[in-house]
Amino acid sequence: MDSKHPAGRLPEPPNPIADDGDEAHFCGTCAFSSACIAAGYNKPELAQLQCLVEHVGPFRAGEHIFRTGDPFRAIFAVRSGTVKTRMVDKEGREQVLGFYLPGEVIGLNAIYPEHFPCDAVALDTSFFCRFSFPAMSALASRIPAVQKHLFRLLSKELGSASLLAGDHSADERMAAFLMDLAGRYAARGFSATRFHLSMSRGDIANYLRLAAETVSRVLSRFRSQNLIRIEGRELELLNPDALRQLGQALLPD
Amino acid sequence: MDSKHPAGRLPEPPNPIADDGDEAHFCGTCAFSSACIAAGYNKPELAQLQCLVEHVGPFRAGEHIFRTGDPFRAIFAVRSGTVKTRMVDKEGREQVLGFYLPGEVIGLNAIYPEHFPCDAVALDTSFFCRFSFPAMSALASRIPAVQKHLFRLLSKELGSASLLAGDHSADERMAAFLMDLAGRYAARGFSATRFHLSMSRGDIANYLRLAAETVSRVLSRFRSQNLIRIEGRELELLNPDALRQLGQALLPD
DNA sequence: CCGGCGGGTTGATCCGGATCAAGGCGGACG
DNA sequence: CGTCCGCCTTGATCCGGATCAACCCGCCGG
Repeated sequence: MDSKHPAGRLPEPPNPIADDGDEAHFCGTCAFSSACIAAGYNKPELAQLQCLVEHVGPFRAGEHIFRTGDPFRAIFAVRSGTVKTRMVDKEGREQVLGFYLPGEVIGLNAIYPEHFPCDAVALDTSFFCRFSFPAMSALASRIPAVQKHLFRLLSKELGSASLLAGDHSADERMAAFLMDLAGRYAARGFSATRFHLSMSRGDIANYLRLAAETVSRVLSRFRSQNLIRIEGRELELLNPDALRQLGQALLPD
Repeated sequence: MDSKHPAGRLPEPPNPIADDGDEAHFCGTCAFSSACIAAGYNKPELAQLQCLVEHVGPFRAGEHIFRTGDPFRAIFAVRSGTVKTRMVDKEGREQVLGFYLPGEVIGLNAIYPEHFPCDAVALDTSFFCRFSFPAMSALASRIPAVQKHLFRLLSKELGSASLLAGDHSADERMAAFLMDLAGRYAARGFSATRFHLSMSRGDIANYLRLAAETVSRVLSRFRSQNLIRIEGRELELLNPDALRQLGQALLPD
């Protein structure tokens, strides 16, 4: 009963183009905002960006944005909500590849194989900007700022992939994970010390290559050391410096 | 005493443009060959590709192609030899990020930070094609095939980064590692069943998040099971199917 | 010639985290 | 209402691979 569909209504309205003057609000947290701004809000190029963007959603928790094997046609920027990407091997074992917050982009790893190599599953009710990739490429050829932006997005993701590379203790990985999330929330203007974990302990464990029990134990220990306050999935970082210290081997710089 | 510098001479000749008709031979195994061909050998665009390529080398085993923190100006395609990329944390611990064979490209993860986030170290005497990245970007804007190629390279590397993601046994990781190398050699026209491991057991161990002793033991076991023949760093795969089977959880498809 | 050294192999021991097990909590639904 | 089920927590036990240790080999430099 709200004019701005708050979530939890309208099972998948087509709603291709954004409907409102909320545009600037949405785009402020978007990974493409700088490209859009570089393209110039008042230039005709913006109209072209508008053409290739499609606002999609809502997806409810558990719904797929795309599935392994789907033909690659577009990349998606998270407008709101949270997503995990994962691969499922033929024995049915899941491997979580990453979590994506508002403003971040999923689907880039599908460019080369031309089919999505993983599933993307909403963890929250989520909305997305869908960017047709052929159109995006064509635009990138004409607007260097857009091309540069795409290169940077790809390269950035390469960097973050090597975050989980090393072999490190459960404590180090957990601390690095929390500080990474904190930094990414902060980069989008959210609180860096209080946030909601949209993913289950099991998903965190899988992502960090730990058992769910270990994640639970480490969080309990962090709590007992007054590093964090945690109730269910509500998290507060009480001593970010100590956590950064703990996770430093895994963290940038 | 050979007209085509065989390696091991001329400490770093400037030699900016390829000097010979061997061009096609070199480029046949290069990651950019398809882009070069797409650009058209006879068109004026090729001249532009020539302008932005610089052949560099030789680098001897242990020498750096680039170092962490160096400003990012170019990406490098391996012409011959092998490279490892690695990060060294402030406690001096090394983390090997990957190995690069002839035809593969290093430096893509530096686009976003604009400085190299890792070292690249030659494992063999190696030669490279150095592509000025600003020039490459400019060319990509004008030639869609080049742009597409860069996108695909970036995306491909994203995919391979998630190879080492999962938590798997030492045997699985080792088998997957060997089959991955085999596939990459095969893709460049080398033998898929007999090749030289340019990296030490320690480097393999570090890359796979194992101890060097474990790598040694697993290889010994594989040998005793007649899966491989190995003498020092010379490797022959005697039963690729069994190895693929072993590593399937980690391998594409 | 020797000694040092990096790399590799193999054996013995240890430990961090996986696994097994039991129980708590809260939400969905008959 | 009670039951079920997914998620989380905590305790007990186990095991794969790390670590420690000893040794070999080839290479380099003196």
